[in-house]
Amino acid sequence: MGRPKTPLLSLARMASAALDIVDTDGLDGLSMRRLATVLGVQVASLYNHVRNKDELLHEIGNQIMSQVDVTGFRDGDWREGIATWARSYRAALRAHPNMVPFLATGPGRRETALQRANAVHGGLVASGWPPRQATLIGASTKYLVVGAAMTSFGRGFDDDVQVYVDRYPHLGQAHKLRAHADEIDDEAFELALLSFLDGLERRFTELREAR
Amino acid sequence: MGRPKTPLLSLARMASAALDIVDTDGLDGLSMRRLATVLGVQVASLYNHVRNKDELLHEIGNQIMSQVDVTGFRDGDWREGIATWARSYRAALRAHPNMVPFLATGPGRRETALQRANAVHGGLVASGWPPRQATLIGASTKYLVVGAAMTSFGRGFDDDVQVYVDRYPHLGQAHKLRAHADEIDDEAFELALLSFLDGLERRFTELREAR
DNA sequence: ACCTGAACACCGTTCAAGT
DNA sequence: ACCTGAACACCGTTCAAGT
Repeated sequence: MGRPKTPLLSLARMASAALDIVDTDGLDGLSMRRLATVLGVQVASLYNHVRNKDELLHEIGNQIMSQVDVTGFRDGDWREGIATWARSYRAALRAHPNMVPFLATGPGRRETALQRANAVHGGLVASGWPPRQATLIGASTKYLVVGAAMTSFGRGFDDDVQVYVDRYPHLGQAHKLRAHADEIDDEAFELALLSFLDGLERRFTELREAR
Repeated sequence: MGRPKTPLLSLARMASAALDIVDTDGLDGLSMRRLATVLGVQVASLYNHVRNKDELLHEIGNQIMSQVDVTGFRDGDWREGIATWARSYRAALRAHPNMVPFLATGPGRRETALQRANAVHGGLVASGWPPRQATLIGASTKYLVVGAAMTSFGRGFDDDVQVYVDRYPHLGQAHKLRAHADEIDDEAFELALLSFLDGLERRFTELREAR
C-alpha cells in the first residue's frame, strides 16, 4: 500500500482524464473523488500532484489555450493577425465548450497567457496602431470570441436560435435543428468578426490620414 | 415549530438574499444552507418555495435580465435599437458580475427571454434587415455583450489589461489600476460596438443598393 | 517521493412528522 | 400550507502512517 516503484499518477494523466470527464459530463461532473476512481487511485493521492482542484483546472486550461495561434501578424497585416487569433481562439474554446465558463473567468498560468497577449499587442503596434488602441482592440476581440463560445447553441439553449426556429417550424427535427444552430453560430461569429474588422479598418485609415 | 400564521419566506425574499450573497461572495459562496441561515430558517424550508437551487438562480437571473431595454427600435432605427439593447444588457450584467457565468450559460425563464429576443429580431426585420441577417445580428451582438461582461477586469485578472499595465508601470497603484481597467473596459466595449455597427451599416447600404 | 485510510467541515435534496 | 429534524449521498482538503 505504500509508494509504488513507478508512480501511478502524473499531472498530465490527471489533466487528460479530468478533461474527459468535463467534456462528457460538464464542469459540475468533475469531482476529485470521481477523478480518483477513474484513475484507480484514492482521492488523497491526487494531492501529491496538484495543490487543489483549481490548479488542476488551470492545467487543463493551459493545454486548451496552447492551441491559440497568435502568429498571424506577419509584415504588418493586423487584419490577418486578429482574424487568425480570433478564429483559432474560438476553435480552441469550441473544442471544449464545458470549459469555457472557467476559461473565460480568468487567465491561465500567467507566463504563457501574457506572452500571447503581448504578441497580439505587439503585432498591432507594429502594424501602426497606437498602443492604447491596440489594448482596446485586443480586449474587444476577446469579448467577441469569449461571448461567441459562451453563448453558442452548444451550451444550453439560445434565445436567438429559438426565435429563428419558431419562425421556421419545418426545421423542428432535432438533428437538423442542431446542424442549423451550428451554422448560425458560425455565420454570426464571422459576421461579427468581419463587421468589426471593417469598422476598425475605417478608423485605421482615418488615423493615417489625420497625420 | 409548525407552520407560522404568516409565512416566514417568499421567493422574492429568497432571491434577494441569495443575490446579496452572490454579489459579495461569488457564485460559489451561495449555498442553500448559508441562505437558510441568513434568512433565519432551516435548509429544508427553502424547498417549499423553490424546486431546487437551479430554479432559485434562474429567478435571480430573470430579475437581472428584466433591466434589459429592447424598446430602442422606434421608427426603423435599427442602429439605435441595437445600441440601446447592447448597452442596457451590458449594464445589467455588470451590476452583478458574479452572476454572469450563470446568465451566459443559458436563457432565463423561457417566456420573457423569448419575448426580448423577438423584440430585437422584429425590430431588425421592421427596419429592413432580412430575417436571416436579423438572427445573425442578434447573436453577434449578444456575443459582444456577454463576452464584455465575462472577461471584464471586474472578473478576475485580464491579460490585456496586464499588458497595458506592464507598459505603464506608473499606474501600479491598486486603485488607479482598477479605475483604468474600468475605463479600458468601457472604451473597448464602445469601440467594439461602434465598429461592429459601422461594419453592419456598410452591409446594410450594400443590401439596399443591390435591389 | 508517493499512495493510503480516516477524518473534518462542508454540500443539495428528500421526507416523515409536526401544526 | 409551510416549517422542522434527521437522514442520505455526496463534496474538497488535510494529515499521520505506511513503504
